[in-house]
Amino acid sequence: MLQMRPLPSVVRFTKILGKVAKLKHYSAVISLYNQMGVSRIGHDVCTLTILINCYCHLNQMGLSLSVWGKFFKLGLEPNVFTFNTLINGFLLENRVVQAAGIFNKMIAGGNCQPNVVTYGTLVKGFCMKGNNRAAIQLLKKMEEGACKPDLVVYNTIIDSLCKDTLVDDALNLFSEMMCKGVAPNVITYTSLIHGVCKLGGWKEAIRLLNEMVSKNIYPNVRTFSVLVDTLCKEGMAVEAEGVVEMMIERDIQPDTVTYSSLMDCFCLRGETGKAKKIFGLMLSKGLMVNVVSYSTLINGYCKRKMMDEAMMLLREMSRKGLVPNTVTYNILVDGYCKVGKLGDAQKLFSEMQAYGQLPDVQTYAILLDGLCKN
DNA sequence: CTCGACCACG
Repeated sequence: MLQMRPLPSVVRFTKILGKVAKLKHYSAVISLYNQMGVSRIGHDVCTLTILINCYCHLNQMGLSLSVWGKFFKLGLEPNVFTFNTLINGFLLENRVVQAAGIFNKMIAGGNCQPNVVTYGTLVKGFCMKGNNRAAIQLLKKMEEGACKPDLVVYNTIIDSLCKDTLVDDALNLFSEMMCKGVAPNVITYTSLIHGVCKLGGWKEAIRLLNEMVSKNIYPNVRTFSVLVDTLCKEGMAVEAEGVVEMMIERDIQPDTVTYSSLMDCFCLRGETGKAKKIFGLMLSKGLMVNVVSYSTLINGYCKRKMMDEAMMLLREMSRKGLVPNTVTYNILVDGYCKVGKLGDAQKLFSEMQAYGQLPDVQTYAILLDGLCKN
């Protein structure tokens, strides 16, 4: 497209950026944008909004704001998408004050009023802060006002309540939502199933599964992964494997998350051999193995005090371009502490910082515990 | 052509 003459319009380029962004390849979008030779092709409100959204998802709010500045330099008017994107970006980084600032700018501006996505984003922000009460308060305001909550807003709160094991509240809200004529979808049911499973409500989970299918809403890979994970955490490895087989029979392909749950299951039972086999299966199926998959397996070896194998995996993931994170290092530091190799633990503690992975409160708790017990 | 909701690791 860059070599075509005349050059395709900015809209045609932006359509592609939008598609790539939808696939969550945010860095790719930025590099494509940079290759566009922006001055010749130009950019419009959509292009810049996509770009802001990519920086938001990469936790680069500084760069998001520099794109935001371009609007004014170019005399472009940010629209409701742009405002919503920025608010979401700040909330993702827990910067509530800045998010509120953008929200106020939006209202003050006059030509761009908050919509259901704006309020839904704020609801999510409250939920992320653990403030379900405020989220529900805002929901009530929406129900009474002109901007009625939609399925996404209800799902956000239902999921948050489930995560806080307030499943009864979630089920009540679920009924309320349906009374108001908002129909649930697979996401609603997956959150609820997750919630009841966490409380050991297997019967209730089966009831919800039957109910959703009776409404022609079908469980997907995420729904099944929740079931697999719950069975695993209950130590029911055989049953978990059974669910995975059921998925394959139904032509729902287990993904990286499904298999990582299963790996964790075997790791917790000390069956690292079986876990490693699943890891190999993932690779042979061409599934992405990511930092979490590696960390899960590393955790398995650490728990069995097999530190050499764990370290080999750490080096292997780095060779593949995967960046071990704080959780990965915490697992390993804990492993070394537990086998009494405090020197190695401290070496990793330095290494993680050298690689820009900052220790968190858990890292220090692990090290303190290790030092005290030795 | 642009925004918000569901699954795995310490």
